[in-house]
Amino acid sequence: MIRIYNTLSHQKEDFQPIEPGKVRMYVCGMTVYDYCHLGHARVLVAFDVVTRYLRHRGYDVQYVRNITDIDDKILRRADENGEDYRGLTERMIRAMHEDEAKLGVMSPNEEPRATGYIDEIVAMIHKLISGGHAYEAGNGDVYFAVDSFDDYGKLSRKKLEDLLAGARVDVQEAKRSPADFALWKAAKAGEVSWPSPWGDGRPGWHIECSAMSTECLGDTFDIHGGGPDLLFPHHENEIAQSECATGHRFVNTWMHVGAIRVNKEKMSKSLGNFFTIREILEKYRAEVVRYFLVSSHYRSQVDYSEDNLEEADRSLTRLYHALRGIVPAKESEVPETGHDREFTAAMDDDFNTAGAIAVLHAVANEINQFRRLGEEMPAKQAAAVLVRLGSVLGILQQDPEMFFQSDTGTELTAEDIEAMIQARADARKAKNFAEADRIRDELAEKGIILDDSREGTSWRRG
RNA sequence: GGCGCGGUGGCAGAGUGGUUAUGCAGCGGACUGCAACUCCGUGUACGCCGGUUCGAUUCCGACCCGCGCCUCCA
Repeated sequence: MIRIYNTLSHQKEDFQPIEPGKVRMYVCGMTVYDYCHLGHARVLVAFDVVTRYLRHRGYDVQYVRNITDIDDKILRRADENGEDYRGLTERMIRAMHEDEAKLGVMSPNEEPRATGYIDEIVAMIHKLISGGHAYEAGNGDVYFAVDSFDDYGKLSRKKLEDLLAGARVDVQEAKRSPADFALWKAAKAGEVSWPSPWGDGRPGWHIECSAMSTECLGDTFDIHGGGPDLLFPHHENEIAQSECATGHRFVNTWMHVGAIRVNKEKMSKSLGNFFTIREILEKYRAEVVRYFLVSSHYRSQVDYSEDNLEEADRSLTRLYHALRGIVPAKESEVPETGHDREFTAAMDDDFNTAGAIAVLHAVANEINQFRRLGEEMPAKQAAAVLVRLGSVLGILQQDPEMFFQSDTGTELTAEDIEAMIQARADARKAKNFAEADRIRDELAEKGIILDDSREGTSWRRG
């Protein structure tokens, strides 16, 4: 039985999908006005792992992750760039797909865009108005009336009176209550807009997710996820809109990932201390970044630092060492092992990837022991288990030689290195160890490490 | 101020009412010409103070400290 921590109930719950064997999941994706940063990477990777694991456990997962391709920030950025907003969003969507592919994130089943669902959005707003949950403000805007929904605040545990007392709530003349939020924004002169019964305009931020998730997955679905800062107001508002519009419970399980921190501060756009995925991938390999993200629990806060990334690199390197020079047995011929069961136990417990990785290291240790004893078949079988479990986390899927020998950052070609290894082997044969060590040191200086074994010498990036 | 989360060995990071997390780093040994890789061994970790209990890092309460949301942000 899989247990998932539900933000709504603040506890782990047994996961029971609405339809047996099928999981409907919606995750709030990107607002595409800039490149993805590490926080996006965490959401992307976390829910990729959730999807992979649920499928591994036999569920048919319908994974929908939206793209917000119209909003204030997009229009402002496009304006700054002097480009059409669609040029900007198309470019950023392409970049996002490149980034996620590098991180080993599988594509969601559907990737709805806000601009593709204007009719559904307008229809939902219309429903809310006729139900008395929303109103035209007279300036062309339409707002959701927060006090029309008794359960408002149930996700974020906020009381309406506290929100109203807070000075930080945007006070706008047109709103009946400061906590009300826009469903439809009237277009300013020259802005891109869509026609609606309330005049030309564009959707508010929250309504698009209500409309798209309902359209793609139905009134009620199993899992809704997103970043930690979406909990309020975004997800709270989605609940209000959807439950008022459909009259049904919106989502059963709410999942939120933990924040990424940099130097003990939350990484955020407003603080300007964020790293884009592209920047990070210039310094670290994508699989190392993924391993770093997966090696702590998705709900915990993680600190981005060079030390932590380098440690992740060494730890992942250990796993690949276990797979190096070995041809794993055919997966189908390797029955479920105790390690599979330990892995499942960890992952069943709210996707405990840290515990799952500990199992991977136990398997690696087992492989190394078998190899040491020359027990080839057991080693190959264990290697198959390691690759099999790694695939659920989206790691250990590349050829170990690729992991060790790609992107070395040296000017040396593989042929150069092989030639030097041969020269060193000759020197060793002649017992000229000074020369042999000189060659090894020279390679080490250029970032190439040699590993000797009975079968010969192999090399890897430092 | 309101709401919520967390404090685990040198570092990262799981977990548990009594028994090994795991990784990185360190130390000792094996392997090696020497290294690297690997294997074996090695650390009286659980913020502080009370309480419950035969026994608490794990449950309860207070306290201290850190963090997040309450505003665009994943």
